[in-house]
Amino acid sequence: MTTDRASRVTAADVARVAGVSQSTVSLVVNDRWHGRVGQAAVERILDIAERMGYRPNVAARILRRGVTGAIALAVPTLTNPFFGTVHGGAARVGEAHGLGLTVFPVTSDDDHGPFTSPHQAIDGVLACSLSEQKARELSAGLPLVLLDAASETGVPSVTFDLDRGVAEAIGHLYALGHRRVLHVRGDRDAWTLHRRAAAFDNQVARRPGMLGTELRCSFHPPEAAETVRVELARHPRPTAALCDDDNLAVAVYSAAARLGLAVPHDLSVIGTDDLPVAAVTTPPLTTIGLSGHELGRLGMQACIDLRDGRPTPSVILPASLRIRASTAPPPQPG
Amino acid sequence: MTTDRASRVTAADVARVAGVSQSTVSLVVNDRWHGRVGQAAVERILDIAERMGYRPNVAARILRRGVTGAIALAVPTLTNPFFGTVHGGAARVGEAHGLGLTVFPVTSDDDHGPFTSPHQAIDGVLACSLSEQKARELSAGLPLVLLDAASETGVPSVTFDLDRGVAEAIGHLYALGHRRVLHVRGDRDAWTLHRRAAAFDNQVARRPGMLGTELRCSFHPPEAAETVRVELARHPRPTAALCDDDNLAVAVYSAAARLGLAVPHDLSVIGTDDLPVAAVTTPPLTTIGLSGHELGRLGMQACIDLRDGRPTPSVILPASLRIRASTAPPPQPG
DNA sequence: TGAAGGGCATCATACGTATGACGTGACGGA
DNA sequence: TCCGTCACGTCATACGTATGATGCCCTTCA
Repeated sequence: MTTDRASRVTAADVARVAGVSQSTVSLVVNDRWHGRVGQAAVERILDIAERMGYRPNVAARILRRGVTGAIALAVPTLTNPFFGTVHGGAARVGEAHGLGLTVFPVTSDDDHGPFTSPHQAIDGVLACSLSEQKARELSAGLPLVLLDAASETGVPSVTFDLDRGVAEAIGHLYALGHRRVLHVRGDRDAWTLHRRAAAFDNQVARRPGMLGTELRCSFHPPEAAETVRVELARHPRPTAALCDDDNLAVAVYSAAARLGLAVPHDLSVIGTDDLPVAAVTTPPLTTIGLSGHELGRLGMQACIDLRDGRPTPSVILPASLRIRASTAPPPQPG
Repeated sequence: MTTDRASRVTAADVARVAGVSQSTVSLVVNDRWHGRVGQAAVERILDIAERMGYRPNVAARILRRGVTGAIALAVPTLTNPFFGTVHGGAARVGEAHGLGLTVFPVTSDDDHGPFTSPHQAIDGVLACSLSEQKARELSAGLPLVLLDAASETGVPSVTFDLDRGVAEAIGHLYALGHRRVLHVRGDRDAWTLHRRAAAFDNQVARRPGMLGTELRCSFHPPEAAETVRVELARHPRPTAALCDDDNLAVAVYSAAARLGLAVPHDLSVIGTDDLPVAAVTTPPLTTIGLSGHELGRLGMQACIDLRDGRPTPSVILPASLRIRASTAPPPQPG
């Protein structure tokens, strides 16, 4: 009686039982009946629909309406909480506009054929931390907004002021006296990571006596920890590390601990993102704060503007250093 | 020419250009033309479709086919990497069966009206760590599988052997000499958390001289850290803590550090999940390992079986203690 | 009495695809 | 010559919904 197939009871079924036409049912359930259908009928139809467990067929509705009422959020992975916060921000805005938000993890270098992109019907795409090419592929002509990635072809985007964030981080380390710094770089091909690397090089280069090393690391914490451990065992070792995300910073803590190095006494560590966990590491992590929530919020806003044909300027969000306890002057060279 | 509206070029458009009927285009792009359409035509149509940027309209396809080719994974939040691993496992299996997987975070106590559940068209639901009621609501009669939650009404489920996991954890602590243990309980209403609490009580009760305390904590690390800090400041304080997830364990580390307590010397800590981060905390975290990947894998498998009318027995996955370095004998009472 | 209007509901159609049921020529064998 | 077969396609229709264009009946008012 209930669990037959999908949305098996149709508007026509309800209509039959209620003794009205399918049109009338449609009007009623969509609340467009005012002045067209009588009170009594409305109540009867709603009652019967409820009782029969009527659910409008989504596909049919979309087909007819021409819009899906959903936006896709494409992200590189779901194992990083940062993207969860992005989702949160975007979802809230979407909701206020009657738009759903479906998450779509782009697992890796997928070889989707020409006809298999988002298998879900969507009205637009928010592509977070993905290459522009990938994003265009996914969106296939739909309204597209890049998050934490800039476009070379005029696609609207929301980005962070990474140059500023990195500048503050490096400046902070320099002021503390650090000269040999490690950039623990996430191993993925994304605009945001390239940008950070460039900013790191730039900031290090402009400071006399400073020396930077780039170390590519998997985002998988245990692997990263091992990679970093090997690097930290070299001499002379860096006295500070700037990490592309807070999880990597935790991995650096671990690598340091295994070498008997104390944070921040022997090694200063700076993360990126300011995930909730950053506040409860031991010691609490100094990190470049990026608001995923704001990223999602403004991204969704831009996507809606884009859809509605409004001008959609790109936005740059602040990225600034939150100083906690994982940074200190370097150990005495003696 | 391209970015007009959604999937604006239809099969009929392609047909017109190719000088064939819409049916033929449909046959060709779905690879069902063998013996019905000539080589030459096939190649021409594919070429033209590609050139025109034809994308089948998903809604229409679903409407016609009666199935969507997608399963929904409903989770409590996206800010916990565990659910990312569940997604990974489920997605892989789905892919092998031509099924997509869309993630659907159930933000909280949402007040969706009667007609607004998954706004996306789906064929089935995997409900992870949600209440059975919520799950039924979401699935609305579609094939449903509960993950990390057991059913009271015969819904197929995949669960962990939490009793066993908790038993090992408490047994481990008891053997080390701990008598006062804290259960840092996640503050959400889910079967899995109730089950852990019950198992904790049970295991503590059966061990002479052991005393258990339950402490409800937000899953938000900073809040949890504060809650735990207050608790640890009391006398006599517990000598060990069992946490409902690894992030909470990290929060406990932090709380301990703020009180000048060393892990594991002054306080032993056990987590749950065995997230990648557990291996790189300082000290590495002893934790009850739960494979989100397996959970997703078997869940998707069960969902497919259910859909195809095959028998779908519930499964119980192992949950066993991974001993690392966050547990040790309690400090001497002197 | 008749015209106008309001209240209530239906009709018909289109959205784009997939597919079982039909042609339609050409060719070959009897 | 006629029928069967094969190769290549098209026709028509249904999926379930949303909505502009109509229709019908009853009341009101000139």
